[in-house]
Amino acid sequence: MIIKKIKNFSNKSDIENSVIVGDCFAEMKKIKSNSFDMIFVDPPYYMQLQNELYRPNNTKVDGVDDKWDKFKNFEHYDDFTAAWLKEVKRLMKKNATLWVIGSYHNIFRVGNILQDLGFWILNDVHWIKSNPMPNFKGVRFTNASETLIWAVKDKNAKNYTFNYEEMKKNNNGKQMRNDWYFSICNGNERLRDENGKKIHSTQKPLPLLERIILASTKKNDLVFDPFAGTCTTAVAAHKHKRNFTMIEENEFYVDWALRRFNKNFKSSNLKS
Amino acid sequence: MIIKKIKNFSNKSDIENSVIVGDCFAEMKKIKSNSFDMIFVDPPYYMQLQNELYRPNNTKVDGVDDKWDKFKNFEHYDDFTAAWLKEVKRLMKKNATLWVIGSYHNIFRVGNILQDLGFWILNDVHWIKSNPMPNFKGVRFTNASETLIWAVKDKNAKNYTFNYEEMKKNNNGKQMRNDWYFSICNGNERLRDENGKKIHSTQKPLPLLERIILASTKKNDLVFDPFAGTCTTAVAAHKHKRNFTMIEENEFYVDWALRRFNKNFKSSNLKS
DNA sequence: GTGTAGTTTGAATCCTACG
DNA sequence: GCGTAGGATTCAAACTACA
Repeated sequence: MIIKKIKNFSNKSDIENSVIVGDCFAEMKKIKSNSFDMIFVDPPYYMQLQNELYRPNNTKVDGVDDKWDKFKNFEHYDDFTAAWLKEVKRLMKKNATLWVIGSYHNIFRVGNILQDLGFWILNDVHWIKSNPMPNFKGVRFTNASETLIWAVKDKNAKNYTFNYEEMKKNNNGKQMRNDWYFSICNGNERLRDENGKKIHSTQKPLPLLERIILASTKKNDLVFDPFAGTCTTAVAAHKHKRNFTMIEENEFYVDWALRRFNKNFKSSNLKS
Repeated sequence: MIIKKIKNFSNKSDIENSVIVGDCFAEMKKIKSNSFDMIFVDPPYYMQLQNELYRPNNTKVDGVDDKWDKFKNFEHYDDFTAAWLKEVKRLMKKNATLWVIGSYHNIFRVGNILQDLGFWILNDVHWIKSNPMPNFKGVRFTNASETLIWAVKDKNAKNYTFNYEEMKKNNNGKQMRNDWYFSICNGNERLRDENGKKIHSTQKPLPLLERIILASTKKNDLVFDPFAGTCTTAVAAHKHKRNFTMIEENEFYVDWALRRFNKNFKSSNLKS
């Protein structure tokens, strides 16, 4: 198994088990249609945080203020969303499935646009967090969830992969429901630099990605993630013997993803 | 307490604790702006059921095939949604809140449009069903949830009602989260005719509406529901000493709602 | 090593009254 | 409308320190 970091991607490159460094739109364009069995997308949520927020003990909440989460308005966010959704649709095999994760800030935009583009929703899935951040001011319900949409390219896509029996086995013999319970990504799993600073502000928990992979792909399938970040999707895919292609613009994230592979899979033969 | 059924509503009628029979758009137009403290909407979901569905034992699933859930396409559904959302916004007091319930079929349309209209989302709330219908074919995750959106008219609306402490008290002393666990409406609560046929195909569980009322209204507030059906919203409001105004087109539903009031509140002085 | 207490922190659209 | 001062507000998990 060779995992490659590709810095100047050409459309002739072998993209299996690769992390492509570059702008997702530019890089996606170079990939040929109908390439992937499953696509997972964790796009910017466009959080629109209004003010700084302090906990009751006066410590400041480290909110998401990354440049990549800034948009001018919904119209710009929608254009961005439609652009990657169209490209992603082109890259899906006929019966491939798409997963998108989001919060109430953006998921209605995403869901609306993907329906407009002809995607057919199979499920909405609720990631219910066991340890969410409380609502410190007591002015709303604790926001303890994120939403995933699982969809096929169009209404007529049949024979998409759903490992029903395996899901059932992992759920005490009862069919798996669309409410999923996982902790937020923290502890040993969370990538941090030597000062304890988070490498990525929104790293997803590995068990979440593992369930997605195990539910909707077969062994040796090729999984794609256009906003790969620190490549949790790739780790989950590799762990379960699926292949992957990742795109990530920020090389800093990619280098940490490679470290992560080195640490998690001693036996991997890493080439970077 | 007098509960009225109003058949020919004029804008001079007293609308407190009334059920107005008529088309929701026509009737809403007659109501003056800034009338309501909280609005709950359970619109048609536009389910787009493709085929008839049978259980493993070959009995037929009684799906939602009511005329009121039929739309030509998403564009028509969106027009319809935007129309009632605009009217509802006009009827909300400055710091009133709006609740909308839906499923993955329609909630992305609703959420998108209400954001476009300037509503500011406070929470998405997941009603997690303890007893959902299983996925008989084993081709998707069990669809065990519906989604509610809770919003204010615009970003600057402050001092909306949120009974934080009461919610906390009802949740073992911890702040209430956005994942809510209720059974589907069944048993004694479910309205059925003498043949056991459901009166309304999508009657909501009373405890769900009670939580909504208790969380987001004060005593004597005026609650509005433009698609009232069998008036679960009114029952919850009345039970907790809130006032209500309902609109429902189908007089059959309204008459059952009145029976329901008679049965649930012996002491009410019903006038129909 | 083990157990306990204390600390830190997480995709957050997080106040209100008054002048 | 705006600016500002006053005052009320948190849960679970994982980690650290220390006995």
